[in-house]
Amino acid sequence: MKTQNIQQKTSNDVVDLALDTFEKNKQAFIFVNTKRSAEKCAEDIAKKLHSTPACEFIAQRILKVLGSPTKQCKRLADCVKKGSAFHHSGLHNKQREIVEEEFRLGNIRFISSTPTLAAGISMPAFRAIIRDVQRYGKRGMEYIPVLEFLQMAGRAGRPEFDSFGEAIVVAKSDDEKEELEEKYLLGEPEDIYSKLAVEPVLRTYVLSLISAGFVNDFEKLNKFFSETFWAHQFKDVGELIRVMKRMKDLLIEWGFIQETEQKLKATYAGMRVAELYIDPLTAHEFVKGLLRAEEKISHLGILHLICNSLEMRPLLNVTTKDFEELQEKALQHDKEFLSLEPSEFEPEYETWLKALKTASMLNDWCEEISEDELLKKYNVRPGETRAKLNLADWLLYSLHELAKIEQKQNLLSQINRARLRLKYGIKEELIPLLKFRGIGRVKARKLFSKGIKDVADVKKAEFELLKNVVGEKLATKVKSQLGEKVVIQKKGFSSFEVTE
DNA sequence: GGACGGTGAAACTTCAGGTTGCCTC
DNA sequence: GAAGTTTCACCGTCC
Repeated sequence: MKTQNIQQKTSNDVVDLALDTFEKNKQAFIFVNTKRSAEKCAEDIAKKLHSTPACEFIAQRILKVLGSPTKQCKRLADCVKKGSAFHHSGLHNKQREIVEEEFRLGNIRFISSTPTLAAGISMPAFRAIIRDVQRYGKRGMEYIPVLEFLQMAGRAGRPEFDSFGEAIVVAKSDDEKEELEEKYLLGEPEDIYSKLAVEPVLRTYVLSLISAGFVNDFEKLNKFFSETFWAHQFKDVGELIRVMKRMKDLLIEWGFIQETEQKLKATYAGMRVAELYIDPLTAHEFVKGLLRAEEKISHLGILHLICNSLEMRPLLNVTTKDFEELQEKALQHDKEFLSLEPSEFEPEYETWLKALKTASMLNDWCEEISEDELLKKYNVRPGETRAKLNLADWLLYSLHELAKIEQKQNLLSQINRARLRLKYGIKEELIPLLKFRGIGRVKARKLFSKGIKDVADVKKAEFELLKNVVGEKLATKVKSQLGEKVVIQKKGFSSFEVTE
């Protein structure tokens, strides 16, 4: 092993390593264990670098990604100006793309990231600097698996330019240095365990196997699973059969499969659940919620029901500060919840509250709260909001489909409206305006504030007025969607005629 | 004497990531 | 368990 000396210029080892990399005219990834740390680290490095015109331009692009830049956007832009960036799941997709692209082009020299990047595509980093090898887990701080360490280390070195790369782990003491060497440099990677063993996955598989007609009795089901990697690792066939039986019985109890004369068959609901690809338990909870629902259900109630599912996890964390506020909210909206509140002393209570917090966040989004405020209030970053919204959309669709099966016609439109509001992040009052192609949350709000509140108002509105609010092109498009043809004349006068 | 600002230590607070589905006018 | 952030006491300076 070769030894290199890195000049100590600051009190921060990582910054020193970055500066050394910079002097070598190379690029580096820095892996840390939290989003906060990633941002802080990028900032620390940026402080020691100078901005360049190219990077200033990239920073501008980053600021323009969201309608109104959030604190996080500004922070990222400030770092990027100097050629340093951070990268984690909370980043807006577009910003993530920009960061990756500019790193590949060599404009951005450093990316501090959570393990998001570890599994990513090949990028030209000469060094992979691994600052944190521990992460907060169930039992406090835990060492990350060797496999994951190797993933990160493997990011270093680009075959096109470098004949080698450097992976550097930062040890905080001599003792730790030995420990890390032992564990990661000389240690064996862990065995890969089959993920099939997790019950939600198992439930989903069992149902889809039966639904698709691959297996039609318990014996075949067991045979199928005994040939999987899971069974191979598990070895205990007796236990396997017991688990399978439990799954089967649950699915029957929930009404997703039927067993007649030893033959297994999916019910209509079961087939739909399998198609939707949601956890049968989630589907079961949805059905229970739907049956509990009265004539009218509240927006928050719907959101809470979907947030209380396994698919939505990880949910937002309930902090000590939130606790009382959430309890109060639970009390206020007591009648609205479709998944019943567990007793405070049960372990599910915390999850239930987390779901309430997540639902509140989504609800605020539908109340047109800005992303910056969501960050302040819930500590949820734009990228995470998007991820949750996607999930919520899928789950609401599933809920809608289940409501159809359960013949809850009266709830269908409420669920649909919730879905629409969530998708666009709008209050109820804007829904009519979204019927128009090209009109989203921003333009709809603009129209609304000018007194144009629904299709009829748009019909009545003068073209000039529409033009002033949403621009000529869009105004033309909107009018034409109403069957009105707009003839724009060169001199700036426009008229429109109706073609029914 | 009081307003203001800088500094550092102590007290809190919070903690990674990402795949699934449909078509609907 | 530890990094990062907030809070707060303390001190010096200026008016």
